Amino acid sequence: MAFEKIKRSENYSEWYNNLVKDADLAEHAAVKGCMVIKPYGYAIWEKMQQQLDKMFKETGHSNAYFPLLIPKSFFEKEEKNAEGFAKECAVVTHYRLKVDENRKIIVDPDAKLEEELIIRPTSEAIIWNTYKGWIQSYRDLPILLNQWANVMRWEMRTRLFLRTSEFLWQEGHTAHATADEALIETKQMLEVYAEFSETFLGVPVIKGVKTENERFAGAVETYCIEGLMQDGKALQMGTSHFLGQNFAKAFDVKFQTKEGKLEHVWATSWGVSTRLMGALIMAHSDDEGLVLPPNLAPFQIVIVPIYRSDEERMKVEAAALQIKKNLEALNMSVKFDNRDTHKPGYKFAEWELKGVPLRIGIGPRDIENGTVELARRDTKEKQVVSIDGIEVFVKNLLSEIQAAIYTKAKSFRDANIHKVDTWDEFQKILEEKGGFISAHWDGTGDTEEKIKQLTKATIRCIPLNNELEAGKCVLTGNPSTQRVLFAKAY
RNA sequence: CGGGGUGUAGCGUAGCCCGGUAUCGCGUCUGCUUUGGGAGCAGAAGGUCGUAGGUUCAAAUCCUGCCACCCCGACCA
Repeated sequence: MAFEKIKRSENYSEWYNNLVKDADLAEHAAVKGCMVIKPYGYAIWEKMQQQLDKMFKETGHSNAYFPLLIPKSFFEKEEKNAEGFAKECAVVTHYRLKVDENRKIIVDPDAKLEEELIIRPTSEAIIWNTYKGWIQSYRDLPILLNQWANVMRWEMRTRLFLRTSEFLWQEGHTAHATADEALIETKQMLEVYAEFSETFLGVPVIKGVKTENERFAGAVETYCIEGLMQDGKALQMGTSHFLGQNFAKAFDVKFQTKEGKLEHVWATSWGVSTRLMGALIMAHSDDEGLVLPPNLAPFQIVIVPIYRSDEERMKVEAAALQIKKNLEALNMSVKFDNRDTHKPGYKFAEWELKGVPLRIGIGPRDIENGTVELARRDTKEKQVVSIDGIEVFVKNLLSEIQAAIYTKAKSFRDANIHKVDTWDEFQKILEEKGGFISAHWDGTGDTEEKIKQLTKATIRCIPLNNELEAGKCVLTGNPSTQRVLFAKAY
């Protein structure tokens, strides 16, 4: 049979790749490292977008759009930023093609651009060049913008959703009069991301700051949320950067204060991407397929009718449609799968693969008893419930599922944070169990780098509100004031 | 970019060593029977073997170049 599947425990990567394909989320495109997001996958992404967008607006932001192409000279202005991205930029050098003697399409050598254009790997450069023209006085501040866009980073090795050459994201770029205000914005957006991840994706995250080595190129401080996937690897799910005055200085963006002084503007930027799709998939799914939290599922409920004769079919459909209507009246999204080309068993399996949180099966037996069969995707539990009052019952059950998915992921995450005090133990836990390792670190980039060389583990973050605790660096034995989180990461 | 591997129908594959225009499964299409956990039977369509060239009477098979993909490394907010 075609549905022999790779088990999660056998080969996590292959399981993930097959799942993305089988659940109809995305596939590799004909373009190097790029992906096609298919309708079902995109529907989930749209749900994420809607919710995030709402949260951005609630915190005072507006959407805008800036160009895809960035003149090379803009890009060079913030040195660290340019350096950090230089190795993975696609460059536009010509603006025309032509047909040559052999009737082949070639790049017209006469159409060479005087200045090359960079396809944005991130938009700080073009946006700060624009902000320069918008900001003169303290009255022009703050600027609180977000853009939904695609960016391109020419990655050597790609994986669907987790790292593709082109990806979709949102990037917020704000400008402020004071450092304090910018820092508050940075932290606020980190909170927005954390809340989104936990409440909607059902993925618990650890909030923290990056070490200097892992910091965004051009940032003064990078805040992040880190999630843990089911194979014990960490995933950076979102970042919020305090950019200080780096970009304002690079692009010469100054404003006049109330007191009449000229000062550089303070900046933040923050983003999450289609990588969140990867997080969603890896955090909850099982051997049967995707497990979607109700808050993000394109369909929260699927109704599968069961019948033999046409007569039965008509009765069942009428009852099913009535249930659908009642559920929709309470703002639940329902798919009625009345395809006559597949049998119920096939549909059960298919919707499980696609992660629909709740399935309602209804057949002649139910019509007679005034019941339906309810099947939960997350626990696989089935129960027979009365049609009478089913809307409220299902509505509550969906909330319960949302909570259960989060709780399960959180238990897993918490069980996989290991406190470690010796180097032997560090290597052993990393090798055998994975997960986060909470250990002392002497605070130097050298040690961090050495640990990375030796084990492939990196410092994911220094957790916010970290308890201070005197200790010794797990590698060097040098004094340390707090534990940091290490993990192998995607 | 270095090391290894792969490329045959929509998907997964056999054949390659030892040249003779291609195997099987899934899927697709038609018909009948089925429908409460991925249906059964019968029949049919679909490829010219990544690409360019070479050797040969004859190339999926041998040789060379190129391309793509996968794994390992490097790289990766």
